[in-house]
Amino acid sequence: MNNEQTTTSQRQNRTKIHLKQALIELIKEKGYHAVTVKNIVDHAAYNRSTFYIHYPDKIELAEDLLVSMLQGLEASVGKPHVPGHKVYTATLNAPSFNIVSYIYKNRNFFELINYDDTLPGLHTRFPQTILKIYQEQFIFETINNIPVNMDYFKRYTAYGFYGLLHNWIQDGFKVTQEEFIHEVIDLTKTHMYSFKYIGDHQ
Amino acid sequence: MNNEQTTTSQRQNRTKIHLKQALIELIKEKGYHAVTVKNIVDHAAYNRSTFYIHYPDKIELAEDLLVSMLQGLEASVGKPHVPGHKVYTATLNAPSFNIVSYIYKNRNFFELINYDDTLPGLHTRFPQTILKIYQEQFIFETINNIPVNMDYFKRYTAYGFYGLLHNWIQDGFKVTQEEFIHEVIDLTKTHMYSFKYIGDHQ
DNA sequence: CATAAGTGTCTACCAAGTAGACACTCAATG
DNA sequence: CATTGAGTGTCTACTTGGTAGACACTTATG
Repeated sequence: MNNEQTTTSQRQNRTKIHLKQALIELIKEKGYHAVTVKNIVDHAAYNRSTFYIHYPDKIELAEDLLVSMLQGLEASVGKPHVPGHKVYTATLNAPSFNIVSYIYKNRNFFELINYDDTLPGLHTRFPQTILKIYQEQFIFETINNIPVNMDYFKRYTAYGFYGLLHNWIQDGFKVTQEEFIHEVIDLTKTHMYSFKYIGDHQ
Repeated sequence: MNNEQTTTSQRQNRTKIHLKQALIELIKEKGYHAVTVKNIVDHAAYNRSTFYIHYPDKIELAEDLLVSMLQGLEASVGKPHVPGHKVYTATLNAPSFNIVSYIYKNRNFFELINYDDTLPGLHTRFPQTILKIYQEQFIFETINNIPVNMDYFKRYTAYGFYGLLHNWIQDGFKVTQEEFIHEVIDLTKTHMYSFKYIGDHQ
């Protein structure tokens, strides 16, 4: 396979990345709706014509930014995986840690959830993506064949995890990735035990 | 004045900025000495040839990064200024706040002081620049014509301020710019009073 | 000693990025 | 209501920044 195409588009991708980066910063600065195409190209130090080579308008840039980050999140998880810890504690091992480290690596983007007039669709599609990852990429195992509505359980677990993520981001990543993942493990262990011994008391 | 030159070099400046940005991130990741030219261009998504168009080697890139940031710091202060608060509390008003906000805006760069194997010259030339700003851009006034060795006093004030800045950066900017500047004001007020009423007890 | 990885230089090529003009919409302003 | 200004989207022709790839060289590693 020749790498002519990949390296040729390296230049294009680079430009797109810089435009996206500029959009992130400008949303934080003045809110999504106030951002103009001119603002974006000025901030990223490109010509206005260049913008239209890559995107028809601001909406498409925003869409590309959102999709690329959420797809990156999905891709970061890796292949289907059987949790090392047995049972319903699927939140905790390598795949979940991949999610955490991806978010931290791209915290500049995910901080956008702290803003009101922010990237359209972010507040709905970010949690949806977490759920999708749980549904498609995680394999849940039951212990002792305890019957459970697996669809509900995945939702429950996914949104629980999302809540913790959201809080972590909102607080400005005050604890490290490692500390955060350990907090999640502790919480889920508690959940596991209460589920195991007392039954689903919710 | 035509802007042909400025806009033509916009492209060049943009590339240089991205290379510098890549260097910052790579120093944090693996230390200055371990960073190669190849690492830099890969990280910034440029061709290796492109690097040599702009810089003869890694050292020159590092030098350009350091100089541009420290010159930017100097330039951020603005023109000579007589402190609004009277006397030896020259640390506190608009010019000092400019320094603080410049550092915060470029915190990505200034965080490099937290690393051991970091940008050559940073640890010595950063405080020197603060001092230079105090010497060249601040006008100190005495109250009631109290005699004082002005050169010593500027050093004392500049390095005191630098110590606070250093701590603020090292702690990961835990307090906001506004909180930080107010802490500095409080500290300097104390200093002013003790100086004024008790004399230089140090 | 050999293999691998990085350096610095050079050449030829081309497409990404640029300047600038156009007609258009939409708000704000007197 | 007419006017001014700012932003949008499109298009054309140009140029230069960035690319590929080869070269000889230096270090480091096993």
